[in-house]
Amino acid sequence: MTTRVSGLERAAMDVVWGAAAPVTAREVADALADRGLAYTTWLTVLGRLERKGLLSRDKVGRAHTYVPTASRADHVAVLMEQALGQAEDRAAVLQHFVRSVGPEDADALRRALEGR
Amino acid sequence: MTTRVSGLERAAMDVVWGAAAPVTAREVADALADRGLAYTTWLTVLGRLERKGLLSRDKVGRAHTYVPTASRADHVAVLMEQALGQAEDRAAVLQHFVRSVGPEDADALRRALEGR
DNA sequence: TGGAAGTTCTACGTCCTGTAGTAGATGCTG
DNA sequence: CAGCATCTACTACAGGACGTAGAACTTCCA
Repeated sequence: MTTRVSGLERAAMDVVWGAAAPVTAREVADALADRGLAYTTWLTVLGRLERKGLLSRDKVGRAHTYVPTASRADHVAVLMEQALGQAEDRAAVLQHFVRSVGPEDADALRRALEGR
Repeated sequence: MTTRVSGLERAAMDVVWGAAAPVTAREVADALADRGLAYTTWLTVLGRLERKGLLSRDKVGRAHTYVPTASRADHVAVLMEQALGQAEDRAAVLQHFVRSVGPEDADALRRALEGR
């Protein structure tokens, strides 16, 4: 189940992930107003994200508020695992991966590994 | 440039990656004969993979031979980096990632990190 | 009770993917 | 050299995802 997230969808997710509290469609549309898209476009996008299981929503009065079902860090980590899962030789992939990331990422990996 | 690789395309790439020497379309079609697809279907798939830059080919007599432009390990590592690149907080993602992989992967990561 | 704001449903063009046929090029074989 | 077996190039088409949005229906609030 490799849930695909398209460009507009990612933009919307970024707004939702970036917000502290549940977000309304209006807020998403406003946050991305520079794209010049119609409000209903964002409604469609949010609806598709809900169908894909990346968002869940609650009715609050007339409107809905959207909440991500997973944190962005979680989501991206899952994407990474999915990529890794395509390989036969996982160790080789990890070798390449580690070699390609910057020193800050390498440190982050070390710290993460220390915590077992 | 997030080059997408579809299902059939991945199957073909697996054959190419799994072969020691350059592969012909015929060989790919034969290797995946269980799918019951026409030879020309694989030709199309290989052509698309070439356009996407995942394969390069050489004319050998009447036929062509295909070679991957990157190893599978490299390819998958790039996919992982691309996923990681979507995050704001890379360290958080790596934390989640490390926590989610198995002990063998963790060891592989440690070894890879030792090599600087 | 009449908006203003929100929602649902439907729509449509485009691109990607799965799948393959047809026709043209080319090399082997007798 | 003529044919046949192969191989490639070009074209096609249906279905699904995506970008984009309008029309119509619902529901609060003043």
